[in-house]
Amino acid sequence: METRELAYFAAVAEELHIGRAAARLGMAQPPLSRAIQKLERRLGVRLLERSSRGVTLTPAGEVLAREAAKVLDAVAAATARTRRAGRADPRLVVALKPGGDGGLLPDILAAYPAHPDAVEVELVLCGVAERARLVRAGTADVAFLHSPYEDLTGFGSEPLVSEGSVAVVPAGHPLAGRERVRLADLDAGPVPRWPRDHSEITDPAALLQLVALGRLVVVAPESAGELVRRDLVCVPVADGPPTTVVLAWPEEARSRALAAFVRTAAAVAKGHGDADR
Amino acid sequence: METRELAYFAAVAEELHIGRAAARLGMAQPPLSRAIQKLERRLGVRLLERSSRGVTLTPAGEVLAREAAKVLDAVAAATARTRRAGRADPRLVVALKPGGDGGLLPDILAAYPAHPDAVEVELVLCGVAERARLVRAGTADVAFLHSPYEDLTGFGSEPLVSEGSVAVVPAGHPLAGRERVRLADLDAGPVPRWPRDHSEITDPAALLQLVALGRLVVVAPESAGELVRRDLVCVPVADGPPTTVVLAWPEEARSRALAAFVRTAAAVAKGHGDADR
DNA sequence: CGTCTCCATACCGTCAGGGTATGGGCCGCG
DNA sequence: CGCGGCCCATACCCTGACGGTATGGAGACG
Repeated sequence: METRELAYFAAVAEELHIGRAAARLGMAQPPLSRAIQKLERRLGVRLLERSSRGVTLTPAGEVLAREAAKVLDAVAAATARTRRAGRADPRLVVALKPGGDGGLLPDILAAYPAHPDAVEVELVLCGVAERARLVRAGTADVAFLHSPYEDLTGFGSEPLVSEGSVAVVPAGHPLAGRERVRLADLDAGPVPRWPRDHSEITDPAALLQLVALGRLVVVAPESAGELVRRDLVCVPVADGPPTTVVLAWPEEARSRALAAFVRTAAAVAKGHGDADR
Repeated sequence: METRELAYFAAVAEELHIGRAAARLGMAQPPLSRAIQKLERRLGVRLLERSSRGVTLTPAGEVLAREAAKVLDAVAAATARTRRAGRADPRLVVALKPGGDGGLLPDILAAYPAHPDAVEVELVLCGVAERARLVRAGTADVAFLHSPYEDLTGFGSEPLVSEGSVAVVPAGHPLAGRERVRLADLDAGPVPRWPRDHSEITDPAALLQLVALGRLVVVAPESAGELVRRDLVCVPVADGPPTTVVLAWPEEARSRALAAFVRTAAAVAKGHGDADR
């Protein structure tokens, strides 16, 4: 099975329409039809149920769609990792979202170069959903993720720091002066609470704008509270979900530079934890 | 990058000799040379260091060799899983080595069909190293593995039962009559102890033959002791490593039939544990 | 019942990939 | 020091796989 065929099938499985899939692949419809038929013949399995309204996946087709996605991911990762390994200067690419490092990154970056296996560190700031994807795709070596909000399957990981939650409210909000609040206090008001409600919004600026307008209350990890606008106030949430900042890398990674980074980060986190006590 | 090219590169990376790799691939040397060059051009990276004695891998080549193996595994798994999903009768393929089920399998097989998501179960009896490979390759859906002896990375897993170790010795052995022994007792004798020594031997019959000849002492999980020949004796090892029989499946598996099997197995294991108390 | 939509088939051209022949560098040996 | 052998690269040719265009046929819908 060639990757080209798998990419074809993946497109068809997404579009459920051979013509549209062909257009997306930049090719004509007949060769795509034939390519899928050929796949079916070679596998000895029907993958598509054809009708005059489009196509649907058979159970085997569903399986192949999932497997094909994995293969294509692996191929993309192979390309990216090989390219990066071929660059003259070895680098460690670290993906994080702004404020997503639990405040540890400055100390980590300061301590890391002292390690004998250390290499240049490149930081990639990206959105929430991007980070895990970059690591899976081989574009980044390691990412700061938030457990349990993000899926760690397929990653090796090292928990760094745990922290509580704060509620972000406008400065004039009735709860703004409180020492701490409970989730029930937030829900007593008329305003929806993110991420329970409207979790489809992921842009921080947009979220905070809604908070400033009094249309939303946001519950977020403490460290994210450092980044909010001056017209907003953070109040600790007593029963808020605890969040752990974890370092995550591809499970099979064997790079010494990466291992050194993880160990440095763990040591720095331990130091911070001790200092907090 | 096509899978064909990755297979080519994988062969070259293993042989470190383009001519031999070509022979193994059933093709002539020049097209293989060109295929690798093309890969290098497309990736913009040198993969091989050529000399008149053969080739060696550059660092980028090492990376690609690992990544290519992963891709090829994923492709093989995709083929196997799709083919199996296309078969008329859905089946759950369970891989285990003889005696590797901790004695739970009969009860699991008895209880499983009652579950609404249950399907036919096919058992594949195989060697020690085979089991994990079969699951990774998509030939089996789930395997009984022994933790911590086997690598569970990339697998979802459910621990079933833990058990102690026994030493397997000939009937006439000085320790054969003891109630229990310690590892130090075994090492006091002149005979090497498996798996610490000679762990390259994996065939059970061969191992037991060596035990019978007084050339080896084997430390194994209790349940494996059921299977030894009548001329051998099992003595509990007080400080032997505890072994856990775990059920392992591909992390991303989503089949209902598999989930039902795992849940049934966990329930049966819990029942056994209670009964033991 | 006509028409539209969508997939399959027929037929054709092109180029990628594989084969054979041969060249060129490096090493080892006489 | 020169010769031969080993191994990879280049040159050249050919086949067939893959993609394109044209068209057929089956089901859905008005």
